[in-house]
Formats: sequence, C-alpha cells, structure tokens
Amino acid sequence: MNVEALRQILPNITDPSLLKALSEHGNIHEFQAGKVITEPGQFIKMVPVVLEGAIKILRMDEDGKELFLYYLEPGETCALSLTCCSASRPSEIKAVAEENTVILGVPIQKHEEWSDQFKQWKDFVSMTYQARFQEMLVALDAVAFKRMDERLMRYIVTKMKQQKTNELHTTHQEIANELGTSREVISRLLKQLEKKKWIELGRNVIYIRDDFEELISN
Amino acid sequence: MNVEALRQILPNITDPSLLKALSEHGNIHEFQAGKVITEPGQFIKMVPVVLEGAIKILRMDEDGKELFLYYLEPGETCALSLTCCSASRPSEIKAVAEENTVILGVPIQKHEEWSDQFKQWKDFVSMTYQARFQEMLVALDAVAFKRMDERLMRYIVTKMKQQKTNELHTTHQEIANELGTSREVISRLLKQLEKKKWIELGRNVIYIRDDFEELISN
DNA sequence: TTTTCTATGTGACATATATTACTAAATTGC
DNA sequence: GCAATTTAGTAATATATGTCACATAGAAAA
Repeated sequence: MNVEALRQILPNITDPSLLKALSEHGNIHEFQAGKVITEPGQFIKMVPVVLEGAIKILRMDEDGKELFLYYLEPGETCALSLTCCSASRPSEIKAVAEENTVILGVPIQKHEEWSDQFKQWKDFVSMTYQARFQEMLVALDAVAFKRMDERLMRYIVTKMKQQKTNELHTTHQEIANELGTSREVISRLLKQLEKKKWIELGRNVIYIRDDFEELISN
Repeated sequence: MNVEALRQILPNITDPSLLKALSEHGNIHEFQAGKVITEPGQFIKMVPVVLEGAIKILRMDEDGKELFLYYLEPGETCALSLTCCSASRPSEIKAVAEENTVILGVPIQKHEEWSDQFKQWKDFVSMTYQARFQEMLVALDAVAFKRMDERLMRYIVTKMKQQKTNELHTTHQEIANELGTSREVISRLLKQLEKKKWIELGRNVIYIRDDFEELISN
C-alpha cells in the first residue's frame, strides 16, 4: 500500500513514520460484495481499516436472528475488533462486505505498539471508540424506543446515504433479516410507504421518491 | 484521597507516579442514593471513577422513556463520559447514584495528559471501553432479541448481584421505568414468577427464592 | 414454451405488550 | 385515628408485530 494513497483515505494521519509503518506492516485484503468477513465465535487476528468499499456490521443472537448495527466506511475501523483483539476473545459480531471492499489489516501487536508510539494512532483509536459508541446508541434507541415502521424508514435512509443512490437493490427478506423481523412485516410496511407515495416498489428494487428524501432530511 | 486506599480500589494501577497524580488531581464527590448525577444534554467536566457505592447508567429517549444499561462499580469508569469529554459533547445518558456513592473526578485535561504519560492509565481506559462495549451489547441483545419476561428475570439477577442480596427493595414502577415498559406489565410478570415459586412479593420488596438463584446461575 | 424458482402481496389469526379503568391494601402525614 | 397518597392486583381491550397459508408474477432454467 503506498503512503500517498493511505494519506488520502486517513486525513487525520499525517505523521510520516506512522504512515510508513502502516504501509509496511498493514496487509491488504480484498473481499467481494456479499462475502462474510467475520462471524461470531471466530477469532480476529487484525484490526481492519477500510480503504475502499464498505463493511456492514451485524449483531446475531443464538438462533441466528440478525440485527444491523452500522457501516464501516473508508478510513474507519471497528471498535469491536479493537476490544476483541486486545482481550483475545472471539468476535461478537458478523461483518459482511457491503460492496467490493479493500481493507488494510493491522496486526494486533502493531496496533498495541503504535498506541504507545504514535499519538495519531492513539487518537485514531479513540475516535473510533467514540464513533462506534455513538452508533451503538443509535442502534439501541431504534430497537428500544422505535416502532418497526420508523426503523424501516431509518434503515432505508441509512442505506441510501451509504450507497449514494435513491434506488435500493435488495429484497424484502434481506431487510427483514437486518431489522430482526419477518419478510411479511417488511412487505406490509413497504406497501404502506408506497401508498403514501414516498417510495415505489419493484422486484428487487425500491425507488425512493424525492418527497421521502425531503421528509427525512429534517 | 490517599494513595493506599486508591491502590485497593484500582488493583491494576500500581505505578506510584500515576497513583500520586490521581490523588493530587482527582476530586472527591459524594452522592446520596437516588441522586441524579448526570442527565442527557448536560456537559461533563470530568471522568468519574467510582470509589464506593455504584452508579446506574440509563439511556433515555425524547419522551423521557428510560432504559437501564449497566452499573458502574468501584474501580470502574464510564466509557460514555470518556467519549463525551474528548469530543466535548453533552452527555448521552442519565447517571444515578444507586447507593451512597463516592467518586474520584479526573479532570478531562489530566485524563488526556495521562493517556500519553502513563501506560497503566491508557490500559485502564482501554479496559473500560472493552467492558462498556460488552455491556452495551448485552443491553442491545436484551431489547432486540428477548421478551419482557426474560428481560425482567435478567434485571432481577443483575440487581441481586449488584446489591449482594436476595431481597430487592424497589417498586414495580421503578423496574418498569428501567425496562422501558409499564407498571402493569411488570406487576403481571412478577405475579407469574411468584406463581412459579421463584420469588415472593411484598410491598416495596421482592424476595428471590433459592430456586430462582440456582435456575439463573447456569 | 413450459417448468421451476424466487420475490412479493395479502388475508386470517396468534401473541406479546400497552393502555385504560378500576379496586384494594399499605403507608404517610396530619 | 383518619384522610391522603403510594403501591399493587387485575380485567378488558387495543395495538404492533409475528406466523401461517396461499396466491401470483416475474425471472431463470430446461
């Protein structure tokens, strides 16, 4: 990985020795869209910094029921990998490549060395904790305080922003999985949104109409 | 605060200069049981390390509905205060003294200095993030995947462990608040537990019978 | 084209939880 | 002691969501 490209993706890391260390000790991994990167129970051997694409982080229960937590976008890393790594405990979550994705894998040992050695790495880790904690709270609020119709709307908006499009290519079943509910529930609620003229439904596709975008941008 | 006492409470902090710094720059604050320490929106001016007693951390929604997240026990601190402080953002949560509680308030600035200066402080912060992330996941699992009866049982067990007693002094209303539901629901479910002979109900008190303790210890 | 598979639509019904309404018992303040 | 307040019990009903059953339509395969 070349230093100049890293600098582009990690604007807060400017220290030349840290950039050099990253490019020397970080390993590039590529994952195709849809590929499961980590599953609960699996041990994590590195801290993954997303370079291109995006990773979807999901929580699972014993029965395999899932719940979407958040996306990792370029320049971001996963707080859960940081905590699991340090404690050498298995993963608590499932990570899936949302698009074709390239990550820089930082060996745990290097992560620990750099935390002492480079202020910018320490700050990067600290910012990661902040950002992920915040997103965990958002996820918690949703399941604790919101009804499924609002959760579905927020899900659509999040996905739209992540994919930078108003046309989502997905199935009702997949949405249902990520919101921890059943396909029928999602079909029903989507139909209601269509009746309100906020979206249009097709097979494998949901078109978000401008009305809806305006509505939620407040 | 004397160094020897601190050492007792924080077994992982042994560095004499860090202990000295803690005793010099940390401010003692005392809170009576029930006292609200922080509310959402309030700015946090220090990192609170619990010395005695316990602090209950709750998430709130806009309407004032609450959800219990976890307890801070002696020797622990709050990850949310760490993140809020550094980002100088207002508190995301409500903190209430569960018992008469004594905390050591570490000024934010010192926290940041020490993170560079003392490996043991850095590790303490890192362990805090780990522990709180873990507890956030537990809270998330509960609301996302469990029904109210199981959540209530877990709540009782958590409270029992925290208070080291099999006699909980609380009202159905308070439990309902902390589980984000209504008093009637809790009364009904408690009555069911009583019918199963796992608990006995009195006014302002719940006796947990040995059967229940055994049941949940697996 | 015909068959098969996958995604979706939808009604009927089950269940968990929320809400309303009321009662009664226990405790507190006077 | 008595009135007022707090706490708890419980029935009836409402609502959101989950589950089952089945129909249909479009896409893919044969």
